[in-house]
Amino acid sequence: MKLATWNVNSLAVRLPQLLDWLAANPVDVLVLQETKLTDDKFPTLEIGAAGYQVQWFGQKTYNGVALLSRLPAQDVVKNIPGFADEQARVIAATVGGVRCVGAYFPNGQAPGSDKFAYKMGWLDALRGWLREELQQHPRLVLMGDFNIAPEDRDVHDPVAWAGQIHCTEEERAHFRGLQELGLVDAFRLFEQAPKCWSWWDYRNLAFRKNQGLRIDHILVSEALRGAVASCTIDKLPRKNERPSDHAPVLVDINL
DNA sequence: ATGACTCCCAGTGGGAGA
Repeated sequence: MKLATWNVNSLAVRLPQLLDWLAANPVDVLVLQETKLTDDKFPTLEIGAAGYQVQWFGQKTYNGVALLSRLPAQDVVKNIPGFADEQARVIAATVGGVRCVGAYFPNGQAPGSDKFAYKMGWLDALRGWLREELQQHPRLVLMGDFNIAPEDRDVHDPVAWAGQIHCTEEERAHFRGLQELGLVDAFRLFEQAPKCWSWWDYRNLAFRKNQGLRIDHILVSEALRGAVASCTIDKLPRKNERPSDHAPVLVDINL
């Protein structure tokens, strides 16, 4: 079973690239973030024609998530149950016996800001919900744009980024909290080249200079850990004209 | 360097992203 996550930064703009990518990478499940579409504008026909069923949960202008799957998606959940949230950030479903959770974690803007406090509260709620979800669904994959660089090796310039948003100790403690639930960073199950990022700033020729962060992740539950065959970041779409600032992350699980 | 780019909604500018 192949699964992937991609922050597309506007599905309206990126739909042609998404369809091209799916044709080249016919994954079983793909979760999207930052669709930036109200639900009435979601391109169900085009995605259906590509051979995917789709669940979607959006809002105007910001955020918005979707889950594409070859097989039917069951027991769909939108956002974190019990956590009142105006922002469309989570979509979860069971596909082929695997609980798939796609999430667009809050950015947080800056430590100490209201948005940072929202990020911390959201992370608390996510962890509480996933603890229960893992008891119900031992085979679970959490994937998305975490907006957290877990370690200094996930940052192109750890000195410049020290204490900055995505790299604070509070955010990294939350990432470890997810790991303490038994979720494993699939990318780090394998030897990886140094300086692998999933996001590069649009400014400053950051992609050309490979100045980025690894903030998009796929975490698998303990029950799946031994079955993970590979986990990679696909930089190719970042070379497109009008690319998303994020690259897709893929995992292959032997099921 | 409080920037740089891209997206959105707006409407010839500004917020948000990361």
